[in-house]
Amino acid sequence: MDDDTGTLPQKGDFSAWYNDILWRAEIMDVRYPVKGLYVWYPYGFAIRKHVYALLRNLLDRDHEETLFPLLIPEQEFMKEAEHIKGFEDEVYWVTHGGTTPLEVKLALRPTSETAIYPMYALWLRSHADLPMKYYQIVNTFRYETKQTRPLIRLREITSFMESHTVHATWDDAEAQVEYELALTSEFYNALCIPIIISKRPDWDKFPGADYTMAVDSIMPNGKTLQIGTVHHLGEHFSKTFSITFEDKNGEQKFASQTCYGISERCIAALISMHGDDKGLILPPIAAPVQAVIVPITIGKRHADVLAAAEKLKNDLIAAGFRVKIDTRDMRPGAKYYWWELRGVPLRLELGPRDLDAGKVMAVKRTGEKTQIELATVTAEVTRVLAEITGAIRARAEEHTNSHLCTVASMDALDAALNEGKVAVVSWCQQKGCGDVIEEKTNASILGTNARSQYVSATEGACIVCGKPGKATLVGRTY
RNA sequence: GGGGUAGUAGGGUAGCCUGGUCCAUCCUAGAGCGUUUGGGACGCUUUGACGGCGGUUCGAAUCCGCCCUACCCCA
Repeated sequence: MDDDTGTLPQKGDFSAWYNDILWRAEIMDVRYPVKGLYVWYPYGFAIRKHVYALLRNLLDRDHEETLFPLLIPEQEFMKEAEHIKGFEDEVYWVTHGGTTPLEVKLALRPTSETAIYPMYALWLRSHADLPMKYYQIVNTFRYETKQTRPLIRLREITSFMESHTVHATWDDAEAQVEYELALTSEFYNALCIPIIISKRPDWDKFPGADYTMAVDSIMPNGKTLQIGTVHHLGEHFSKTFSITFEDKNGEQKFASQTCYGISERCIAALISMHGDDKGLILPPIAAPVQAVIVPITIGKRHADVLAAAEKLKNDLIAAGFRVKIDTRDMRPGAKYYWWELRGVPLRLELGPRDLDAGKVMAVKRTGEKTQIELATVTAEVTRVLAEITGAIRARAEEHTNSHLCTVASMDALDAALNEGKVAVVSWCQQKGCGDVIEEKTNASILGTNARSQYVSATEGACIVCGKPGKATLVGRTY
């Protein structure tokens, strides 16, 4: 019997689970016949819509949304040498218009600095124009050579939020980096996804940045997934693209810039962090359907039960919830499994017995059944959804906590990594020692200056050379 | 970057070496009819495929070539 509960692989086999749930829960169809390009199913796209609505709301507090072209002329794209080096192997080029070769090749943006900054140079005149804080949510193209993976490593990133800000001074830009990290923390906290922020080592920073702050989450198998980055660009790009302004003294000055990105990896993290053996578990804030009503229609009570279910739906929708009623000709049990697979946080079962008692059975996706009064149902649903969010967050935090540890030797580091953990070590920040750590453990240095409630930073002797070092995160990455 | 292995209906498989079905097969798959419905219902009827392009051949899922895609392992 229990071997017949469905064919979704166990969450413990994370890779298989992930590949399967994408199509079973109708998030992505991976059968599109081009490598690294995938199709959003309507249900997956609805999840995306709610997640990105949340992101937009946060950004719109003090950014403005814009939209720049997909195509970038070769000469603009080639202006910033360091930047080019970072991307040249990954760029798709448009070389023809119809059958006519183009005189100027056009790059499909792998990221939009070189599309946006020439325009910023035109827009920025005076210190009074600063700061400028704009973002866009677009698709970008990267010719990935490593194995592609839906939502994680794509040749077309379909949902790239990139924010590009301009400031009068380096310090102002630094403050913006901090602000955007706070914004990111708020975003992921709302999605119940625990994060660790750290400063990437120099060899791993964004091409053309002064420094890169990265946001990582720990996946079920212990690998880390980078789900956000904030870069301090200093004056690299403003010098290249002549982004200057006249200050109060009438002098021309180069601006300082930041850029900041979040992609659909946030949805990969959402799915992976919360799901279980039965399927997705969506926090109510991201769920296309927050509560599903399953009418139990038996015998001659069809009409009564359906009418009551309809009223319940309308009451809840009027109260602002996203609710569906499932009247399909299926047995109730089959519907339960169907909605559980899709991660709907709350199921409301309404049958003759409940109706007579003036109650409805509320079943949490996180596993708990309670009866609630129909008379006060909107208040009760509000409370129960909040409890579900709390349970999801607690579980994710427990997972993250239990996958972090502090170690003081290479052997202990190796052991921790092989257990599927992310480790905190002391490192002197010299490239040589960094290489030793990465090569001996077959893992990556995520970064220093860890900021997370899950990491109590320490200083100590470098795990390789013994010189004074800083707390550094080491993990296996996606 | 370097190796493997594979692609057959919505999903899962057999067949391929040794070319020749008018009937491949299983399913939580599609369509239809009926009986059902408080944790994955059942009966009957029925639809549907050999990743793509080219080649060899009287004849190709099967042999050959190129391409595309997927998964796994190792830098």
